[in-house]
Amino acid sequence: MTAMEHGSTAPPTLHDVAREAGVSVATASRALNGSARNVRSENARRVRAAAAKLNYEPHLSAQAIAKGSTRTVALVVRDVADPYFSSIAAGVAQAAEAAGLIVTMAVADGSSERELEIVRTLRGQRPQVIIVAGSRVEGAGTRGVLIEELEAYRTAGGRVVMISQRDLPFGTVAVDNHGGARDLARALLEAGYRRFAVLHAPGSLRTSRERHDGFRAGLRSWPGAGPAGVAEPVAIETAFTRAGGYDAARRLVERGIEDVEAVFAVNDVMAIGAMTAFRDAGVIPGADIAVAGFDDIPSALDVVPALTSVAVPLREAGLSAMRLALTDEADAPDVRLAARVVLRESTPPRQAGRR
Amino acid sequence: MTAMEHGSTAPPTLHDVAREAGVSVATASRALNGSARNVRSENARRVRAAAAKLNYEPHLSAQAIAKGSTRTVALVVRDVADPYFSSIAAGVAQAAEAAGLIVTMAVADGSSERELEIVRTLRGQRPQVIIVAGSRVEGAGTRGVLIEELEAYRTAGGRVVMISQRDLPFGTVAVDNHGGARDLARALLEAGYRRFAVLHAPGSLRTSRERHDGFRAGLRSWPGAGPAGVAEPVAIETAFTRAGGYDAARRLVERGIEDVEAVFAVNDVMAIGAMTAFRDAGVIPGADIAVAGFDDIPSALDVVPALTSVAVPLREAGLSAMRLALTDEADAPDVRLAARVVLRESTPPRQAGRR
DNA sequence: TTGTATGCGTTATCAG
DNA sequence: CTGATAACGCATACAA
Repeated sequence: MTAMEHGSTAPPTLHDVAREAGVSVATASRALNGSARNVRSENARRVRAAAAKLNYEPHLSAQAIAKGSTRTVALVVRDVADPYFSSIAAGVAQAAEAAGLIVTMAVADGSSERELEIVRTLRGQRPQVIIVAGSRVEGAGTRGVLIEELEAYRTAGGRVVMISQRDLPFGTVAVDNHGGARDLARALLEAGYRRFAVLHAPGSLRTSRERHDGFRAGLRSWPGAGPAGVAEPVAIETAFTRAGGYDAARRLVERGIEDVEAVFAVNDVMAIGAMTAFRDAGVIPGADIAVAGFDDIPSALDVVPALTSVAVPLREAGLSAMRLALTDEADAPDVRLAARVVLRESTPPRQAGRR
Repeated sequence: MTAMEHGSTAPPTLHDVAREAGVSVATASRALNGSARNVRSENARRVRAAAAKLNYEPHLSAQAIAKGSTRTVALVVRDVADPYFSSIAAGVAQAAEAAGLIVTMAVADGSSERELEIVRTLRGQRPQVIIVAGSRVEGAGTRGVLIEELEAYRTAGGRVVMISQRDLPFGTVAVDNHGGARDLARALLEAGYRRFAVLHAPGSLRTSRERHDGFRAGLRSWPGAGPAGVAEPVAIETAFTRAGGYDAARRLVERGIEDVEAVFAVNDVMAIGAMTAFRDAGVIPGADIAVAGFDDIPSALDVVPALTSVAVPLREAGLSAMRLALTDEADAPDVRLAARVVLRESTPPRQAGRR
């Protein structure tokens, strides 16, 4: 409301507020952040009024340096543009704001060197928490250094939480890929399917491996499992991408699909690619062959037929990570989030006896 | 409870490094951040060695307070989980990292009160830049206060950039909705379409209005426009959502679609909803009727037939925003990003003469 | 080239 | 309850 009389470009400091209110900086500080209740209400009122009049905002860096601790949480993700990570980021942001924390975000871009560099400079921020989502810890070289770096941060009083990365010596929240795939297998069995193919990625990709294993475990757990009942699914290895799914489905068709009633692709984009490949080959998804994926990305609803999938609680993962970070170090068990099967038109119930 | 001593070591300070290297803090500071070249190479080497040995990282808050400026850019978005904003965030992050800046992110969640609150506390961070993406400035009440707040920040030396918000007194980068829709209209005309319907949102939504207007402008610019050639498109108002698109298409079918060859929905999710509605009504998209959208979301590729759309350079918007923020205040013209038409199977070329 | 001293904005300590 | 004043970790005039 009050226009600046002089083009003063420096933001007001606590000193200015104190002077305006006619008290000392100490009193002003106390009145503002209420570290101690012991300030006369009249003075408190005047300080608050002065702060409002000057449009004062405390200098967070100064507070950090004086208090010896910040109110920030650092989040490093592989790629924010990826819905997978942006959902996680949304969860983290939500929980952080609820806790009155500021979140700083860095994008590792799939490079472990970059990731290491980020964690290093992050330590300079002295955040209360570092959350790493989607770390690529393949290169053993950077892996060791990253762990060291993170551990140094932790011994300095910081909390670190990993998301979807269970084999690191830090608190972890992960999605139950195995259980989700197992449940999917059972749901398909209950829908009447008996003969399956699995489109999976190379075994070095843990996510794919877990889902593949879980699916097979689900099949084996079926009462009628064995030579006479549910057979081991046909396994086709391919890339973890839409193109990979397309190619694998094409190969499956070439091989012959007489003995396959349903196809499980270890993620949705692969499943969607596979559906297109089937259609291109004259095999109608949902009618001639059932298709299921994993992740339950938004597109799963947009394809025809709508894709059966396993919903992964990504936002929840972000929330849990923050929750984990804010609980006492000791009693903070790792979190495993359940994935939920979502049946849609791509896997219609199969009439018993139909062949 | 008393804090337990977990071998919790305080992070090393510049003091520690200096002592380890046997020099003064001043020399250590100079050697590390090279503010002045005047440090004996032998000492510089020893300081760097000491820093490495202690795993020292400068305290960013302390640097900020000493230098009087931070190296951070604050980004406030409506919703990170939304691909629209996460793409923008990715662009901002990329450009920020290239410039050696740290990005802090806050989610406004569609609430202008929350947005205002965020901007307020953001000022406490003393960031070099504040970027606001997807601001909802409808409530005139908070709108004025927000502008004041932002202007206070700017007179304090900060830079503010708005994304997709052209009517605020700050630097802005926006997508050329009008031009994109106009180009789309021309492309459809060139493909042989002459009779159109537009599925749009209420006029209070500027994005919808701009696209609608642009589309009509494109039709009018056609040589054969007029009663004998291209007629004004049928306009159907609905919600800016998938459900809105579905409903509008249903209404269109009820009304009769004999006089409509192509439908333009002002965004992709509406278009996708419309495609489903058409199919449900026995009208095959891409064959019986053409459909086009706007935004070119990833799902546009996943639907059948693939959806013709207008690609919006979201990541580029983020990059441009940072670029704009880092250029001199004076010569920083607003940026308008071109949107690119992408023709796909949902609008196949139409044989001349076919009716 | 190096060290000393001072300041940045805030909180915390410790006398009044 | 309040006000000096000493930290906090770092950068930088100024002096040596």
